[in-house]
Amino acid sequence: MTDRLDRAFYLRDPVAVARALLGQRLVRVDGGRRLAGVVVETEAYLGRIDKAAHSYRGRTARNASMWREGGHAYVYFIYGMHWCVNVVAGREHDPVAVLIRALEPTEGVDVMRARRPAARNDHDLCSGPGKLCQALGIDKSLDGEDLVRSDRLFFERLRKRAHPAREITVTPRVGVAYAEEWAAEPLRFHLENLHVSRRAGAS
DNA sequence: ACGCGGATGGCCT
DNA sequence: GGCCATCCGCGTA
Repeated sequence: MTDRLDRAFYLRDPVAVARALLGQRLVRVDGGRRLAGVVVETEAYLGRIDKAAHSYRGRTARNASMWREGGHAYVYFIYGMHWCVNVVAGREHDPVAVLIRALEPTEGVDVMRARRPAARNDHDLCSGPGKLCQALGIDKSLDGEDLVRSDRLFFERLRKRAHPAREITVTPRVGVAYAEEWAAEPLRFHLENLHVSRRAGAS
């Protein structure tokens, strides 16, 4: 019997949450079906001090979910065609979050394949933040969702404690070259797993 | 195995 | 008007 990650899990700093989410299961219930995968790659965004964070320049209609209490979803639209999903961390009014960058698919893989015709193999189904949202059917309708209470999107606990540090590879975040001194900060975390995003394989 | 550019649209200045 | 926390396919080797 699997239990869901509870509120206390999320009420921590985003680096701790980003590390602890590795190895946990993300579940999307869509059309009565469970679509799920194990988190293998995350990035932490540190809020008002972090030039790479969407919340750096303050609150807008788009990023308002980042100010909610830890355990809510922040879903945004980017490059005119892709959705990306974040897990809000920390306390209410502290706009810090964790971007989910890759999953190892475990349930509903047939549905994911149908939704991701461009994927040449199962390693490409959820190996990027836009890809996993396409595979799981995550879009604006899930922005602001409470992951502790929702029956559409939530995390199930597979591990009681975070992976030991030696099992987690740490690198700079992807796609934030504009963020000056924050671009090189080691805030991307991944397991050595075939399903991590492509730019991950470089190291 | 790279690298590059096009797709495509909402949001902020 | 310009910028994006991206993805994909095509080009060269």
